[in-house]
Amino acid sequence: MAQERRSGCPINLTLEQLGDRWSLIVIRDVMFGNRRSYGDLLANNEEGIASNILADRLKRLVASGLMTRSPDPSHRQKSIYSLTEAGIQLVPLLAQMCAWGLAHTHPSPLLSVRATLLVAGGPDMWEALMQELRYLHLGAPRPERSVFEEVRAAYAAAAKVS
Amino acid sequence: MAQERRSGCPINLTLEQLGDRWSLIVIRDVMFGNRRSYGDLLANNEEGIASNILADRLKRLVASGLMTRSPDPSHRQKSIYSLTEAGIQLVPLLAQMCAWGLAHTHPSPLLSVRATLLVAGGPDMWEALMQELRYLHLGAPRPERSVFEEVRAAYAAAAKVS
DNA sequence: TCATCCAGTTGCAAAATACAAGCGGTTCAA
DNA sequence: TTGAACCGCTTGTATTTTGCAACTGGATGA
Repeated sequence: MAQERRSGCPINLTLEQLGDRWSLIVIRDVMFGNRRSYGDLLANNEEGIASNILADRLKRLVASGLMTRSPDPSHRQKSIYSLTEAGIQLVPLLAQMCAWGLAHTHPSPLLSVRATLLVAGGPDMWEALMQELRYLHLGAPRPERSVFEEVRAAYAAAAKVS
Repeated sequence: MAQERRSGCPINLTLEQLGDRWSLIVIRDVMFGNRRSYGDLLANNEEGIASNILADRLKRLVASGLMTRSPDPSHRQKSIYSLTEAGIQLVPLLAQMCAWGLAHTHPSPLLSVRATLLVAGGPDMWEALMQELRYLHLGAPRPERSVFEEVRAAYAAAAKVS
């Protein structure tokens, strides 16, 4: 159970928790897509994640303290997955992944809209997004600025044009 | 050969290239440890990477344009691996991984010294490091500031104390 | 000439991933 | 009250990736 760690390097330890093909995809969907239940994550995932992989990743992310699971009052079988503060603090990392992906891969134009906005917004926007996530996931007071709304508007405008 | 992509999302595309347990470890060693040959990478890797995994990752990183391989004039069997501009631009991503790892894992104190300095230095220091990497890997003119030297000095000081 | 170095490759076992089907409890409408 | 649909998974199986150890064939140096 107490998994051996390969080394004490912070990059390595981050990789040991998040260095696979799916963990950050799940976090991305919870974070940017506000998908909060298993079924929502499974049905609306862009990359077609398999149900057993999703179940495994959710378990691992909860176990390692990046997410929490709480019962959904509207449906006894459902759970609501929320980001913890540690999960929310992945925003800058994901933003850098957006930046690198935009510059060095060939992302689809429509899916690039939100990423471009997030990268252009820089650390100020990332901090505002983190505040908003603390509101949505941790019950913090609602911030004035809504990055979600800014991004939604930009996406809608781009989708209309294309 | 033309591998199917799961989606056009820039985060996903980044993950498809770098989302495994070893690719970024190899890049870290080339980037921060200035390990430039197969043998150097294999013998001095902190995490004990296996020889076949290293060979595979070097091939993939070269194939995907993050590194180049050139012959070593001093030894006909050896090659020198260098970062490309795309590889160098992973500096901010790795810096964010350092930041998250420092805050949310339990890295070893000694290995945290360099990471802490890099995180504290912020984007200015990352840019200086990138300039230095362009000098070391791409033949750009030598910059005045040497982040390598700053980091080396901090590490030596910490190692002496501990 | 011969031991050593060097950059990998090969064979095999174990683990992770992918895909499809199934399962028991819950909800809801008739 | 009953049955269909929904829900969050689990199970079984095939494929792929990883990890480990041993090995190889050429290059180098004494």
